[in-house]
Amino acid sequence: MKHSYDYPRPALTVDCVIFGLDDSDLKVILIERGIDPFEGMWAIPGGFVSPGESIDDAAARELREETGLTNVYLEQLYTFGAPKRDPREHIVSVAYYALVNLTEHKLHATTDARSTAWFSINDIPKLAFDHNNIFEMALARLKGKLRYQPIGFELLPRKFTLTQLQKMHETILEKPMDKRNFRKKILSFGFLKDLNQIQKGVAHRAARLYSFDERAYRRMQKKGVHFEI
Amino acid sequence: MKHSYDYPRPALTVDCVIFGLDDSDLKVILIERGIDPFEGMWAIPGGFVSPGESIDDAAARELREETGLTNVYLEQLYTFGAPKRDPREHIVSVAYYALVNLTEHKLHATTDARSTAWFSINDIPKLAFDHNNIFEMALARLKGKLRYQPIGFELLPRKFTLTQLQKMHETILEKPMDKRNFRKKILSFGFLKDLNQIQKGVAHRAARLYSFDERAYRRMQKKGVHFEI
DNA sequence: CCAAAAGTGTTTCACGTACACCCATGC
DNA sequence: GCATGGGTGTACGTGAAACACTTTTGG
Repeated sequence: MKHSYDYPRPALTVDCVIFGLDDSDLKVILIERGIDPFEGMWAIPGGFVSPGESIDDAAARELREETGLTNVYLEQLYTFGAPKRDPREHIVSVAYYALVNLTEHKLHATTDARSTAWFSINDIPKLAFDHNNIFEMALARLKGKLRYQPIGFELLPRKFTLTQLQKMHETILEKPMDKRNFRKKILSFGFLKDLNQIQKGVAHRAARLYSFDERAYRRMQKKGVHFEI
Repeated sequence: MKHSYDYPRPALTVDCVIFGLDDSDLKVILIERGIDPFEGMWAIPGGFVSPGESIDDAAARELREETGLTNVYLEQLYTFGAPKRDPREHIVSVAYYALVNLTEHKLHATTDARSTAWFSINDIPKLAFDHNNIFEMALARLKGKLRYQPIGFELLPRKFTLTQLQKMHETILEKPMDKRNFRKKILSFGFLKDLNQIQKGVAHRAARLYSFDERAYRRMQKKGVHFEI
């Protein structure tokens, strides 16, 4: 069945850069393309937007299909609309990025024939389409936003230690931080809840566990307090 | 003539929030709609994207049609894709915002039948579609970015005084600043070029004129210096 | 000479940064 | 008892913020 319109339209897709933190290594999901164009190359997961489906929903659907996850952090990144970005025809793509926590969720093995894999962000191959651009922009956004928005917690387990939190910042921002200063600062914001629990099964002194207190964060926000690490 | 595709597609438009600074008053261009839906209401200028036209070009075209201007600051803002945002059908809109300098450019009187007007941002009526959302997001982006990116100069004449620069910041950020501290800080960055010229025809002591030195700014950027007002 | 805006330094306080040692636990 | 990471305080310097008067010019 054909679908007809009075004027021609570009096609519309969403692409979703899915970040995960795996024991202090930042990774993204890539998919090996099984069909032309760019058959055999790796690409960021994505798909077409259906009329009647919001683009946010389309991105969430894409994420669910790749990971089985719902309710994860998902944010629109940028829209890529150069006419030649897809060799077949003009396809405009709205890119999103997602932050998932690899340690708590067992991810689906992908069910269809395509092969899917996590790649360390330091080891990204040449990708199909303009997907290297999309990836670079997603990473830049993550780095930029991490410093003044509490999005990093999305990459960690719900209960985490201050050392895990610091390692995450160091990994993503690619610079070492001073342990005492980091703790002083992050605790001073008041949005970390001390759970009065400690790690179990570690071969050294067990660390205290914290969680992100969204309530407290919102209260801080409303007072107009500017948080920055 | 009809255009047919194997799968249905949402339509794609660009909308362009055009900001101008008029003697310390921040304004945007709105257009009165002549046709349904929302006939008679004000809206942000926009139009459909043709296949083969990049979305950036479509936004630039829209801007040119409304103002006659090219080569002005234009940045992609966000893509709005809720299926019900247009009552007719699913229309996805990529929003942009532009910064133009009202004092140097005489703007076209609009040539077609639609009426076009500058509205002060403190006096925006209820707009068609979800355009109030788009406007609010554009304003928030402008406010946020002004503090750490040299975009404010786009709103001023090429040669400006430090007082004009300060007033612009005060207007957009909606808070008063200390004259001495402002000057000390902005000059310390080193990206303002003292033109060794002074104002003419003012009924008081004439101020020195400066221009934004993009070269110097890029040099500063490359050294990794973080600028913030 | 008066009105109006330009231009200019110093003090104070908060916060960022640098830095080293003892503690608890499992093996 | 030893290896491993957890946890803590202080001194110093930089930069933000507060603050008022003199200068220049046109009318």
